[in-house]
Amino acid sequence: MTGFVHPATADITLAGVLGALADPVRLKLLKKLLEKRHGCLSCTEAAAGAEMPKSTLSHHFRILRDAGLIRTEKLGVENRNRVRWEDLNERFPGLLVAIMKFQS
Amino acid sequence: MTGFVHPATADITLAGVLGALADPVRLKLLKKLLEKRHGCLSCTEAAAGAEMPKSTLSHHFRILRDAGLIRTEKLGVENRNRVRWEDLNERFPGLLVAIMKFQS
DNA sequence: CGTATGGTTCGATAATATGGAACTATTGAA
DNA sequence: TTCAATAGTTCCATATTATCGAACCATACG
Repeated sequence: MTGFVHPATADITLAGVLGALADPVRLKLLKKLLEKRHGCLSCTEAAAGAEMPKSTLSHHFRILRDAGLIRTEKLGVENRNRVRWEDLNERFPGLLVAIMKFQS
Repeated sequence: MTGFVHPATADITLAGVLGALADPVRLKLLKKLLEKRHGCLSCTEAAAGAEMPKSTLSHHFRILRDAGLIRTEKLGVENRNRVRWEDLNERFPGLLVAIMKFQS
C-alpha cells in the first residue's frame, strides 16, 4: 500500500461513474462526502450508520476511487476521502448534481 | 411468455436506473431508443451494430426493462421497445437528460 | 403443413460482490 | 522500546451476476 491509484480525469468514463453509483451504500457514501464539498472524511466517518464489515466498506471505497469519483490520501492512521468535484464537472458537467439531487 | 413485467413508476429506484445504465451496451441501446423519443424500436433495430449473441442482448433489454427505463410490448413477431420518458421524468426529473447528454 | 423471423429461456462457465480472518501502518501510552 | 489501539487493506472462500451457446416458443407467410 504505497499510495492509492486514481484515474486521470480524461479516463473517467460515464459507465464507470454510473456503475460506481449504482449501489445504495455508495450513493450514501458519496452523499456524505458531498456534504463536506471540498472537505474530507475518513472511511469510518463517511460510513457512519452503514452496518457492514470493514472489508466490504473498503471494497466500496475502492470502487468509488477506481471510477474517479473520490480521491483518497493517507493522513496519519486514517484515509482522507474527498469527492473529485472539479474533475467530474470538467469531465461530465452537471452530471453529479443531477444524480445526487435525488439521494435523500 | 405472457407479456412483460414493468415496475410501477413509484418503484423505479435511483440505484436501479444507474445500474441499468452502467454499461456501454445499454447506454447505446437507450441512446438509440431516445432518438425516436416516443417512437419504438424492435430489439434488433435498437441493437444494430452491437455485435453480440441474441441471448446477451435479450438479457440487456431485460435489465433496462426491470429498472423501469423501457417499456416492451409484443407486436406481432417482434418486441416494440420505447423509453419510459414521462415516467422517468416524473420520478427523477432531469436525470435522464443529464446522463444521456454525454452518450455520444 | 413447413420454414423463416424475432425473440426468450436454460444451463454451463466466467467475472464480480460479500464478509471473515489475517496482515500493515501509524499513533499513543507504559 | 515494547505493547496495544486504531484505521484500514489484502487474501481467500462462498454467493451472486454476466456471458453466450443451444434449445425452445410464438407469429407470419408460402
